[in-house]
Amino acid sequence: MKNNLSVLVVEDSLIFSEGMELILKQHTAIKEVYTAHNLKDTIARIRKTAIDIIFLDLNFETKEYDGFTIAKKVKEQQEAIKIIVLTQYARVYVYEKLFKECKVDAYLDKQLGTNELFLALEKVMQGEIYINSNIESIMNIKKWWKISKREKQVVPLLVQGYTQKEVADRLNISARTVENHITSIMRKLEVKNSVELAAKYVLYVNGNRENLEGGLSPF
Amino acid sequence: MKNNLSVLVVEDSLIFSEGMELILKQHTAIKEVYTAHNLKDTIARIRKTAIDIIFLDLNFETKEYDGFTIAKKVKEQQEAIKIIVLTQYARVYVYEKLFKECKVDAYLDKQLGTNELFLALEKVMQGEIYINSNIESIMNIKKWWKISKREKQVVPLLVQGYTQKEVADRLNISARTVENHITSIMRKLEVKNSVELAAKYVLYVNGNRENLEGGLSPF
DNA sequence: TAGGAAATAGGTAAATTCCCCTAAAAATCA
DNA sequence: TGATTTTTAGGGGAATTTACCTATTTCCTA
Repeated sequence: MKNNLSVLVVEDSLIFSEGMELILKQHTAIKEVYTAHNLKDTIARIRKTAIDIIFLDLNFETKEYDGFTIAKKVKEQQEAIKIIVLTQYARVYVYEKLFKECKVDAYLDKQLGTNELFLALEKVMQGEIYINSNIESIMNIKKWWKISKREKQVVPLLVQGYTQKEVADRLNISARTVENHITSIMRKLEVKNSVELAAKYVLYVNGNRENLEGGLSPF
Repeated sequence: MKNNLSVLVVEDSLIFSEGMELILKQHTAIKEVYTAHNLKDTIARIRKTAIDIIFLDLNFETKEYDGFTIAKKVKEQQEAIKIIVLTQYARVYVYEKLFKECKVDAYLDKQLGTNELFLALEKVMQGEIYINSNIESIMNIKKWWKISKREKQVVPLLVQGYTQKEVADRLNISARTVENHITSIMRKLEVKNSVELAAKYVLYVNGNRENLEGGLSPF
């Protein structure tokens, strides 16, 4: 591995970027740590300086762009730059977008230690893809990839508490067709009924944080 | 407001605590910023130094204690110390525990800006309770407070895809009783059916991060 | 200790979901 | 273009959920 890496932290929250900088500087292979707080500064930096790795947040205050936009723009201009995505809210469905569309190299939950941060850095510099998530999560996303376009329209409505008939009315199709879609979805996701489907959907959309926050259980 | 505040950051992640320290030092009313990375250091610090405010994380690597434990211990010993809880995963059900049991003074999601951090600090020093969450979330928690002990046992089973009959078998009660419990829960939570109930439950347990991460929608 | 939930369980009937099929038009893709 | 998948829709029937009821026992709290 190179031992004079130039890294760039792209993150609009000061609290986090200042901390990141201090940590990254402790790694012996890192020569220089730059910071950018928005899209414009990021692009300016990669043009001016030879950057090896970008640590990129997905959340930005502005609605004009987000981490996805930045990742794509960076890879368009300089494909060789490795991108490690850091995100506070590890929602499973973002994986697809990140790896297929944005070509990022690693995905890390911000609730991470210095060790894991450096491990990701080393893996990525060796050309590997790194994800700090459990296998189960990955398996669950793959199930959702099988869900068709129309099926994806049915689920949110069902989960809001609409009956199959009501969903049918909203989509201007037969209740029978909706029933078939739901059956198909349940088979693909390997769930027993609509109730379990609703739970799985919310986990998928909203992220699963089981075993976090001290393993607290609400009931 | 006092203008020579001593604050303590209790947080085991270096990345975050280093950043927090830098930010807090920028506030004119803050005289001194201390850091503690575990329960022992926290208690030692409040005994040695007169602390006004603690910024407390809920997540700790260890399973021996968590933010809740620390908050309780601190308030037991020195009730006057204000506690501002910072958490990465804003799960709604923790509110109850935090405010009723641990007597914390503020609750902030880590995805916050400097402004909000300082606003919370000022509100808390004026003796107010501060929560950076929307009213809807609060209303939704209150609905869950009405759910009885037995009802709380039924919900997780139902959400796992078990039928009312199967839930009844597991709890060794009549299917009819389970049915009554579910009806009661649906009325209390104002949901239309079990499917919507499942969705609400997962949101409640796992936290709602709608409108975060750039308002991305999966479908 | 009296009142009020909570937990228990049932009757009846309607509404809804779920299952196992078939089948054709439309869209997609190789 | 030919093959595959998606979307559409239905028949028939079983299983399940939901809606309104009543009613007893237990438990908790003011």
